[in-house]
This record gives sequence, C-alpha cells and structure tokens, in this order.
Amino acid sequence: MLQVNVLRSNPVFVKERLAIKNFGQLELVDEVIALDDERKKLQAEYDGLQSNINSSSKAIGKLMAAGKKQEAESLKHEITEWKKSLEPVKQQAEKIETKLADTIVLLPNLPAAIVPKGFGADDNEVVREGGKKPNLSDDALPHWELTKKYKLIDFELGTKITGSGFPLYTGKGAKLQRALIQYFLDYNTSAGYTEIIPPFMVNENSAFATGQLPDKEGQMYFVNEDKFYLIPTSEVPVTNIYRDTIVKQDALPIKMTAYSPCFRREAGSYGKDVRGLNRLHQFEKVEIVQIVEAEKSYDALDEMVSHVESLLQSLQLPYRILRLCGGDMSFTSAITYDFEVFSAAQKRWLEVSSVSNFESYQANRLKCRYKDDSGKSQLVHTLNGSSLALPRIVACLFENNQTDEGIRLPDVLHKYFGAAKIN
RNA sequence: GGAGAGUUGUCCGAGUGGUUGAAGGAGCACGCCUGGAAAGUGUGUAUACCUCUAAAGGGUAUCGAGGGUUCGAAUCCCUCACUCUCCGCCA
Repeated sequence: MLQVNVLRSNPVFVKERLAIKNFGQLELVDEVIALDDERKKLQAEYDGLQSNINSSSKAIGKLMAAGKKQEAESLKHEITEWKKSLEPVKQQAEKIETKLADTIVLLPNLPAAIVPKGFGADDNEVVREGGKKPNLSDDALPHWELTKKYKLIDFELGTKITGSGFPLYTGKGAKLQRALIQYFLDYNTSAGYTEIIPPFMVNENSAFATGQLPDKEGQMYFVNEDKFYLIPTSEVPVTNIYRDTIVKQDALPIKMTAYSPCFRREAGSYGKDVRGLNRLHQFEKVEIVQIVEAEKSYDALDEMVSHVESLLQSLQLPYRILRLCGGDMSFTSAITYDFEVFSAAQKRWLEVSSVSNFESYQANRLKCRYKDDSGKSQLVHTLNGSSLALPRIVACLFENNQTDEGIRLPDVLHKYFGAAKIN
C-alpha cells in the first residue's frame, strides 16, 4: 500500500499518477489525508490521557508500598474519571484507524513516470521484438490438436478428475514439463538466484502482504477448513519470507527463484481465448523475486527484463516485450513489462511473463525494511517476474516447431528432455 | 486426533501483579588498554506511531496473536496460532 506520508507531502502529484492508472476515486487521496489528520489528533489526545493514568498507577504502587492506603484509594477514584473520558477517545481512534486502513488499501500503486497512459491492451507500448516467426503451412495444427496427436496432454481426463482447466500431462508431455522447470531453475540459479520451494498454500496475512487481498479475493482458491489460500503464484510465499523483517543492507539484493504450481479461479473467463493451454486453473511456473534497496530497483528491473529476454531467446521463440499502459497494469505494480511469444498456429501473441517493480508498495504491507547508511529504516523495493510460465511456452513450442517428423525442441532443452524432438 | 510442556529483545536466559522496555550472559558497534591481537575494561545496542525538530528530549504501544480481570499485567483468566514430548494415524 502507499505510504501516507507520500500522499501528505504531494497529493496533487499522487492524483496525477493515479489518473494514469485510470483510477476513478481520486477523492480517496484527500480522504486518507483527512483520516490521518484525525488519527493524529486522536492519538495525541489518547496518549495524554493514558499518560496520566500510567503515572497515577505508578504513584498508587508507591503509596501501597508505603502503606498509605487512604491516599491510594483516592487516586484510584481519580483514575476512574480519567478512564471515563478515555473510553470515547479510544473508540473513536480505533474507528478512524480501521477506516484509514480500509481506505488506503483501496489506492493502487503509483505508476512510474515512463508508464504510458491508456485503458487496455491496445495502449501498451511495444518496447522491442525478437526471434523469428516461423512460416507454417495452412494445415498447421493448434497445440490442442498436437497434444492429442502425440498424447502429451489429456484435457478431458483432467476435466473428469477435477474440472476444466486442470490438464493432465502424460508421457513426453509430462517429461517436458519437468525438463522446462529444471532448465528454468538452472538458468536462474546460475544468474545468482537462490532456489526456493515454498508452501503452495498461504495464510491470510501473506495474501494480504503481497496485495492479493483484498484486491483479488475471488481469484484465489480458498481452503475454508484451515483458512488457507492456494497460491496464484509463488511470488506470494516467496516474497512473504521477508514479511515483518529488517534486513541488513549488505544482504541486499536478495534474489530468489521458485518453481510452484499456480492456482487461479479465473472466474468469468471462457470461450476460445481460454482453449487448450491458453488459460488454466492450475499451471506450472518458475518465478524470480528480488528485494533491493530503493535506489537500485530500476537497475534490478532492467536486469530482470534482460534475464527473461535471453531466456526466451535461448528457447528460440519469437517474442515481444510490452511496457504496459496505466490501465492494463496490476493494482500493486509501479511498472510492468509483459513478455509475449507468438503462437504461430493460433496466430496470436500469448503472455508468458510479466516483470514488475512494486517499489515500496508491497514492502509497506510486508513491513520489510533495511537500515540505510545513516542508520534510518527504509522500506525495501520488491520486484518479481515469471521465468517462465510453462503452458503458453509449451503451446508455442509445439505449434511453432511442428514438422512432419514431429515436434523439434530447441537445443537448450535436449539435455533436459533427453531427446531433440517429440514424435 | 488425544494427553502434557512451552512461546520473553540479534541469540541464550531471568522474571507469577507495582518505577520491567524488561535482570544476567553472549554477540555486535565504538572507545580505553596493547607494538599488534587475545584477554580485560567502559559505553552503547528493538520497532512503530505521536509530539518536538537543528539536535536532544518527552509521550503511547509492543514480552506468540487477539480478548478479559485490575488503579496497575511479561506475570492472573479465556480464545486462537505455533513449537516440543508421549500416544494414535500415516507418505
């Protein structure tokens, strides 16, 4: 969430930035500031009264020890009066604090200066393209046909066992998943990321800290019995490693990578866009997360973008990098680069990675800080990105590399998959 | 799942109602000592918010979390989470 101080010090700027995100309730900014004023006032009042009570209580302690019971009794009466006037202040303060907390989480992160204004996918900026689109014949198959032809994924069985969007990988299809996960993890660890296997369910505090709650409440699977959320991405458990911590500055940057299955309800999506591997309720993903000093987060962002880019290049897939416009960015992000690969048989771009800098937005909820040179606590900046989400990578690998003899695999995967093609 | 024991600061650990934000020790930082180091020794060593703001200072809250009793709670009571031991179950 945003820091109240940022709002206070420059509300006009904050509103300008929020407008880039097409955020409609700009009046919330003033509301937060007003609530914070109120909060300060009430706290001063509360602290004063409480201070009186505390010192009188201590005085009673001394009087009792000295055997002056009478005087202690009269002090007690005095305290009772203080407490009477304290009660309404306390209640009001709690009310205002709750309201402040509930209001400030409604504000999304501020987009960075270079984020373009816009409303949707059409307004995103193409930063660059790479790779080469294949020339497929007209009878080229979409991946949902190819997976059937080579018995790689059984969507119907997944539907039988669980429901739609829960694919069942078989044989070489399953092995390719394992190969890709291992390749991605190796690639990330050799770039200095520490490998993590996190819990795949998180509690409410964790889901709140990374911003899934309250914004995406209905998008996560929830285990009611234990009040756990199935993770929509390993970003959630991995970033939460550093919830409520103060790290040493020389421990930064912290670079972590994790494989996990991801669970998303995707309520409300259907149709041809969600066919095959395009949109699933359960999928595999390898994630990278960085926790860095505030001044260094944009360097880290660049590093992550080129890291993911070269990973895509190694897979020899045609890709493009988009700088998302304000309207298409996530609630918590300050800037996001989406990576898309071209699905040659479907003739469309599919998002396979999203690299974001959250600046201090997550850190403020996480309460993750470090001591800077002057010894002051400062919020860290957090960043994350997919490297990569598997299903659409797999879809493109299948579609783009189909031949009469089978599906060719890029060189880097041969070692992991144990063969050069699928047939 | 059942029975019992726990959860205190960076760590270990004392503390069963009254100047306890918290003894003692270790660690760490700075200083003294030393040719240098060790040992010794002195000082300091949580976080958030409010007030003040040049700095200092002051106030409130925090001893797993939340609630309660009390003039006063780390200490008593309740609920929950987690850890350990034994039993049960199990990959």
